[in-house]
Amino acid sequence: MNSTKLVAVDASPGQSRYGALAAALKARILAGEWPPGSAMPAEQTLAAEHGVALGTLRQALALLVEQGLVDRLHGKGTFVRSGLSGAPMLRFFRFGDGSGQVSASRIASRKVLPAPAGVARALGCGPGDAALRLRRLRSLDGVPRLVEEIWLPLPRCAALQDGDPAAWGDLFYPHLAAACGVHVHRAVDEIGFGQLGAADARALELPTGHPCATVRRQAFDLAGHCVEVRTTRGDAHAFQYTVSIT
Amino acid sequence: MNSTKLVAVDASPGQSRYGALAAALKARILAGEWPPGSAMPAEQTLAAEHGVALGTLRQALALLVEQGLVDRLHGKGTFVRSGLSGAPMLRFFRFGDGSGQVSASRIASRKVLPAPAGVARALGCGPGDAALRLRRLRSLDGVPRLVEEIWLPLPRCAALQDGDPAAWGDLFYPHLAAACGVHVHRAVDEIGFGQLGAADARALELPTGHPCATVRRQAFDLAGHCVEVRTTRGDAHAFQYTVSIT
DNA sequence: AAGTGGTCTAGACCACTCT
DNA sequence: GAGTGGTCTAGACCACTTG
Repeated sequence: MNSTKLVAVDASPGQSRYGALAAALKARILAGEWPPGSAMPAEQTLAAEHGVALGTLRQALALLVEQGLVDRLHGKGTFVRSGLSGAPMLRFFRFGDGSGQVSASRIASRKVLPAPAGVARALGCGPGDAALRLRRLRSLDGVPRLVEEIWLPLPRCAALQDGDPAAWGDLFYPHLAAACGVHVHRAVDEIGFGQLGAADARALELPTGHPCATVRRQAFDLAGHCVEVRTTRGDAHAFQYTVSIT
Repeated sequence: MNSTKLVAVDASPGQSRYGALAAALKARILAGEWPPGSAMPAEQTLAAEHGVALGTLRQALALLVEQGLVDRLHGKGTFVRSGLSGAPMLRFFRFGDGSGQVSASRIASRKVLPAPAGVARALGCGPGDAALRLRRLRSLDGVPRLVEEIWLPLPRCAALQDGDPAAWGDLFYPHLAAACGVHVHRAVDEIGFGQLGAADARALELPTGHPCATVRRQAFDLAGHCVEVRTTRGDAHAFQYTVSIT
C-alpha cells in the first residue's frame, strides 16, 4: 500500500513543483510520519510516491536541507533533524584561555508565574498566562560566568515542573527534548549591552552596575512555534563574537 | 574562435567535475575576463566551452552563487558581483527612533604611517610597512555617533592619498571601488566591548571611559586578499544586533 | 521574437556505508 | 552485494526580459 501516490503534487499558483513537493514533505515531517532522528524513505521511493522524477525530488530535498529540516548522508540516507544539540550560548563569550573547559549548569530557581507582557508576546500566549520560569547559573572551572532567566510555555513543558533539576545535566535542549518531546530547531539571539542588576551581580560575584552583555533568545520548534524565551547575561569584557558578511 | 574548449575540466582527484568547473570559472573571473558588474556568457556557451552538459554547468554556477561570486537573474543573465555596496556598519547600532535616517561621513584625518603589528598581520604586509590611516566620524541627524579608524594597504589604495575627502561621499566602499578598483567582496566583523578613550570620547561628545561597543572589521576582495582593517566604536547602549542560528 | 535562466524528465553510472 | 545518496547527461519545455 505504499506504492500509491500519497500526495498529488500540482503546484497550481506561482509555485514550482519541487517547491510544492518540499512543502508536502515538510507537512509529512511535521505530522510526525518520520520522527526527529529517523530516516526518511529512499529517493526512489519518495519520487514514486509523489509521482515526480528523481531530479525533482532531489531539488525538493535540497530545499529542506537548506531550511535545516533534514540532513542527507551519502550512503546512509536522509534523516529528519533532531534539533539543536548543544549550549551555543558560550560562543558569545571568551572566558579564561579558551581551552577545553566544561560548563556546569545549576538551576537556582524554578517557579510557575504569570508571563509578563514581553515574554507572553514572544511565547505566543496571553499575558498573565501561567509559564515556567527557571533561573540558571552557568560556571566554568568552578567560577560563575553566566546567569540565565528561562521562560517556557506551560501546557507544553509541564514535565519540567517535577523531578530534581540537578539531574537534568549541563545541556538544556537535550533534556527538554527527552522530558517534553520539544525539539529546538531554530533560535534567534538578540545581543545588547547593559549593566548588572543587584541579584545578577551577586550571582556572578561582580559589583552591581558592572557592564554586562545581554543575549535575549527566542527558540522555535520545527513547526515554528516559540518554545523558549531566554535572557542570558555575562561580563561584557568577556564578550566576543564574530560575524561574516557577504 | 569561441567554440574551442578553453579549459579541459578533468576533476582528477577527489573533486567532482562541477567543482573543478567552478574553480575554473572563478579563475577566469579573477583574471578579469569578466569584470565586476558585467555579464558572463550564456549557460549554453559556457557549457560548450568547457565540454560539459548543461546541468553540470548549472551546478558549478550554483556553487559560485553560494560563494557570492555571481548573481543570476532570470531572463537577464549571470553577472559577476560588483562588491558590497553599502555601509552595513550601522546595522550593529540602533540610534534614535530608527526611522529613515541618513548617515553622514566626515574624514577627520588622513595620514601615511607605518602599520602597527596587529594591522600589518591582518593586512598581510610587513610590520612597519607604510599604510594609509583614516579617521572617520559618522553622524546621524547631525549627532556624532560612530568613530572609525581605517587602515588601507598602500601600494594599492594610493589613489586615496590625494583629492578632497569631503568629495568622497558617505559610502566608503563604492568610492574605494571607483578610486582604486578595489572591490570589497567579503568582510568579517568581530564584536567586543570596551571603554572610550579620551580622543574618541571627545569626538562622540561622551565622557571618557563611557562603555562602547567595538567592531573590528577585516574586508577582503574577490581574490581573498585583505584590503581594509577597520575599528568602529559607538555607544554601547545603542548596540543591538540579532543572530539567527540553525 | 530572440535570448536568458528555471524547471522537469528519464536514465546511466559512481561513491559511500553497512552487513 | 545491496542499498543509499551524488554526479552527469541530453533533451524538452516554461517563464522572464529585452528589443
